Amino acid sequence: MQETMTDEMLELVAQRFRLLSDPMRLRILHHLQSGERSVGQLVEATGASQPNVSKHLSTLKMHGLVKRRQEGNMAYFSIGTPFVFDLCNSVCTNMQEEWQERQSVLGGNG
Amino acid sequence: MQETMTDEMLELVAQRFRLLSDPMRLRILHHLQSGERSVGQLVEATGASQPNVSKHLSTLKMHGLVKRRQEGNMAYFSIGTPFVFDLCNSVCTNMQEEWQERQSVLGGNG
DNA sequence: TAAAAGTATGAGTTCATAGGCATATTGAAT
DNA sequence: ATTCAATATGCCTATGAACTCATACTTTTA
Repeated sequence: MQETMTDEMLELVAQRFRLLSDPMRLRILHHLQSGERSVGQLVEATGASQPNVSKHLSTLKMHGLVKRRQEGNMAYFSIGTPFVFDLCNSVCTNMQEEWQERQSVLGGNG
Repeated sequence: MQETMTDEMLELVAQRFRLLSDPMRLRILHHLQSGERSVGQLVEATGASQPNVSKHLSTLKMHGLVKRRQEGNMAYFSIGTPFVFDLCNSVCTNMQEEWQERQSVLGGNG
C-alpha cells in the first residue's frame, strides 16, 4: 500500500475487492478464464439462474472486469482485466502456504 | 486461478477477498503497515469507535491477517500476512492504469 | 478490595446485496 | 406482424455485516 491513502482511495480499493468477494462471481470469472462465453454457456456451466448470471455479468462489466460483445441474439463475455487472476492466484498460494504451515504445526513432521 | 476450482476453494477465496472489501479494515491494515499498534492507537488513528476497531481486529485475527500480543492492559496488533499489501498494491496499480487509459481516451493526447 | 483504564463482547438497528420470480427488451425466424 | 429464443431488468425477500450503545472482562493502581 502507498504511504498515504485517502478515504476515496480506500473506498475504491475496497470496492474492487468486494467484486471478488462473491463465490458465484469468482466462478463466472473462472469459466471466462478459458475464453469468451455466452450467457447461456455460463448459466450451464455455473448452475445459476439466467437472471442471476446476467446481473453478475452486468456488475462485473460496470467495473471493467469483463467485456461484452453482442452477436445476434447472444451476448458474449470475456475477461476485461486479466490481472484479477493474479490476485486470485496470490490468494490461493497464500492459503496453501498457511495450510502447510498449520499442518506441520499440528502434525509434526511425520 | 487454477484449472479446477471446487466450491469450497471458491468460498475460501471469496472469504479472503471479503476481508479486504471493507474500507475501515483496509484503513486499520494500512496503519499497521508502519508497525505494531495498540487498539487505542488505532482508534485514535482511524477515528472509529473502540468497539468497532476491536471487532475488526478480531475478524482480521481470526483469519490470520493480523497477530495479537498482550502487554499488561494493552493489546498490540501487527500484520500477520504481509502479502495483503501486495494485493492492495496490485489493485492500486491496476486502477491507476485504467484511469490513465480512460484519461487518454477522453482527453486525447493534449 | 475498590476504582480506573484498556479491551472485548452482546443486543439491536440499519444498510447493502445475492438470489428468485416475473416480465420487459432485443434480435431471428416463420 | 407474430412467435420464439437469448438476455436484461424490476420488484421482492432473506441474509449477512458494519456500526452504535451498553456492559462485561482483565489488568493495573490506589
